[in-house]
Amino acid sequence: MVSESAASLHDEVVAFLRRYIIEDNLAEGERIPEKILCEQLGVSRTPLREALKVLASEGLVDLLPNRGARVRSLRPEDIRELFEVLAGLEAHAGRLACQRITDEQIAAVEALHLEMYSAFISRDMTAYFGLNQRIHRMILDAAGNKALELAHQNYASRVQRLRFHANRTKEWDRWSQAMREHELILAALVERDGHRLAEILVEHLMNKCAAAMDVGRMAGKGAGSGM
Amino acid sequence: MVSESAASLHDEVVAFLRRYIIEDNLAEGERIPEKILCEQLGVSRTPLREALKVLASEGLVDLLPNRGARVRSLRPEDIRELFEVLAGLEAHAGRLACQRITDEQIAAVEALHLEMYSAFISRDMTAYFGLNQRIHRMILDAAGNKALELAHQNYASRVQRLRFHANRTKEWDRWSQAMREHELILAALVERDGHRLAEILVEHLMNKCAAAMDVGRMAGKGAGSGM
DNA sequence: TCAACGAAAAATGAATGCAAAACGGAGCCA
DNA sequence: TGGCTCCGTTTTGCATTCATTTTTCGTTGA
Repeated sequence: MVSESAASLHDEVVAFLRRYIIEDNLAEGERIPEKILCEQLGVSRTPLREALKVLASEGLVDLLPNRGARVRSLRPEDIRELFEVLAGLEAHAGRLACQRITDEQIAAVEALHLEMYSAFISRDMTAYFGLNQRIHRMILDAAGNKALELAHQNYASRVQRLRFHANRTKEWDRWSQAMREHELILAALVERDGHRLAEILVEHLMNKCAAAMDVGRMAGKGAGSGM
Repeated sequence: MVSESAASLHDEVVAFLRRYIIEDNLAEGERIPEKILCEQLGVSRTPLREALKVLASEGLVDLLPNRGARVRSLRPEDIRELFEVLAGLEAHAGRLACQRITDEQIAAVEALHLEMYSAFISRDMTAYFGLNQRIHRMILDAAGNKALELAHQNYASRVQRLRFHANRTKEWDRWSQAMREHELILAALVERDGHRLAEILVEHLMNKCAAAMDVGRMAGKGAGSGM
């Protein structure tokens, strides 16, 4: 095991495997023999199997009876469904955020937005990507609902693998479109227009979805940016 | 073990325990010794422990390190958060349903709605309750998104215990209000007005939430209906 | 040649065993 | 009486073991 926190072995294995899968280190659909993973992680089969059950219930892996675990493969249909769930969660987060966000928080989002804009201008994709995530997380945070945050994280992690899969090739069109959408997001937030924000967030996410589906189709050939 | 399907022991235990907890057969916050449950279910500790980990990841139980499992206790704050998540999911389901629902499905909902109305008129709470659930499930179904349906089920099950807890005392005011809300729901659905439907569903659910919070406060003394 | 069969090997599902941590209560002291 | 410590018991976390199923692969026979 790599990490050595105070958490139980089980939790460490879950955290490690979740990250490992999200970061696309395991081939989708390929069988994952327990023995191999046990040796790699240095734990016995018991905590590993517990972890796999949990990940299966999270939807990250499939657990076929007597035939082991494999990374759940996402058909385009599944990807659409996951993004729709995410859109629903994020839209509601936006609505709640507009009711609850403080002026300070709005100022913080604005600051991040400007920073992201310069990253966009200077074509710094990595910085852009990170700032983008921070903005969305900040909206979630402003919604003041830990359960909602957790649910969002959960579903986000299930599609995140697709973005890792894509080698972050920059599709200029999609990127500038995403930037425009972010302008609208900020505007709605500043006006505390919950319905409008929800609407934009859904559209923003479903556009991401389209990009991710491209990735799914091209199977790692490097199309789609997932911004 | 009660059930004897072809599923693995693990899955049976998960299903049984989930239902057992949702139906409020275990005191909230009370320690659940593994040994007792094992004997009751007739399984060894391994599948039981796997099941508990899964239920913990679903948020139904708390798993304190070295101190066993207990049914997660919901503070009013938690209840609000869960209902908000549900509201977000159901609102988006409503939006999608308006885009995708067929005329036949609308007719089916209308039929159920009328049936529910007569249950309401004749004060048949049990019938009303069942029809109410069927209508909401039908909207979820019309959204055409299995993942969304699953997420909804998941979060619904986490608060369902509260309704079981309430002895279904009929609060006439809340009941007639819920019936009025259902009129609006149907109207929005017929007009396929997604935004309006989403709005009503959120309000409908947050009213349910208020009722559930009453239940939480009165701790089973029988207030709140959870309609 | 190749499809079908079958036994050996390997993987999974579940039970048991063992060490460490938490619980509980008797005894002790203020 | 009330609170503390200490020690035996119970419970939990994890490793190991056993039973069953699946997979592999060599063999056979058409």
